[in-house]
Amino acid sequence: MLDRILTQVFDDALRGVGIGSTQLTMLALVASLEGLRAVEIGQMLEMEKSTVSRCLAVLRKRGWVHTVERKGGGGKGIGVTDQGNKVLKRAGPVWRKAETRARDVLGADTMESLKTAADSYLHLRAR
Amino acid sequence: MLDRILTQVFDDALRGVGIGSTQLTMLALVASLEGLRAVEIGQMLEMEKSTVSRCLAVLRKRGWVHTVERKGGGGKGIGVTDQGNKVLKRAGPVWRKAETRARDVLGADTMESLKTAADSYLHLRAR
DNA sequence: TCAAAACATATGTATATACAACCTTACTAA
DNA sequence: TTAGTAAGGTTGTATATACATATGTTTTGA
Repeated sequence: MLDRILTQVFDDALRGVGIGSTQLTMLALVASLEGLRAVEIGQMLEMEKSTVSRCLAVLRKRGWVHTVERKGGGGKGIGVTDQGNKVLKRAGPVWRKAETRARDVLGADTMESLKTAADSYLHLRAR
Repeated sequence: MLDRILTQVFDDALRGVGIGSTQLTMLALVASLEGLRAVEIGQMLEMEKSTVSRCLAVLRKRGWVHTVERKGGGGKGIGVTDQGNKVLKRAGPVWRKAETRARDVLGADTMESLKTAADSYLHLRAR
């Protein structure tokens, strides 16, 4: 339920940019680590490989990512296109604004707890 | 991401029962408030009405819910069938066990924060 | 009484999600 | 060298989700 509400807030805010929260998450990840393989994206975002496959298909269709050669001759990976970078640039401010809106909708306490949960999990996984 | 992991744990545990976490949530709600209308389910679970419509269609197809007359002559609503009650009974222990498993997977701190978040939100909404 | 408005439910379309099964390609062991 | 396996990716099927739109149903106002 909390996921539905939170997703709603972010997707709502991003509507004008023309990208959804899942897609933006993946696009930002690929931008930060150019040349990732699908399987790696799945590991980092805890997504099933078939889910990654289909989400990437959408990003490809929109022209935001494409296949690139990995540095060091490690075969092929995913890279962000110029179009994709433009979208990322436009989405940044909108995303930050949505965080404020999320705080209004969910309540400050709820948001704090959610952030704590996310941090806890990421620290746990890092160990 | 946390939603994916958590859903995974519960759906995984429920696989033997043959019901998913979303369906179980709805079924339990209907069982606790016999005769609910779809729109009311949507309000309580913060689900879009069309989502409720399709989820109910699945529950009907499985024979777990059906249309009933609302007490007090308030038209029609949703009720749990005998089959549905059997599923609920079987799911109970499995669900509680999955909570333990979730604690193992996500870490105790993460789970605490998530529960706090859920409580905060529900209290906020109750006001 | 009946037409308009309001409310409730369903359907078309698109994405997100996972499981199972399948296809390639790369590695590996006999 | 080749059969076998492992790894990565895609596709079939089903559900969850939401938006827009359509279809029913109920309420209301004149």
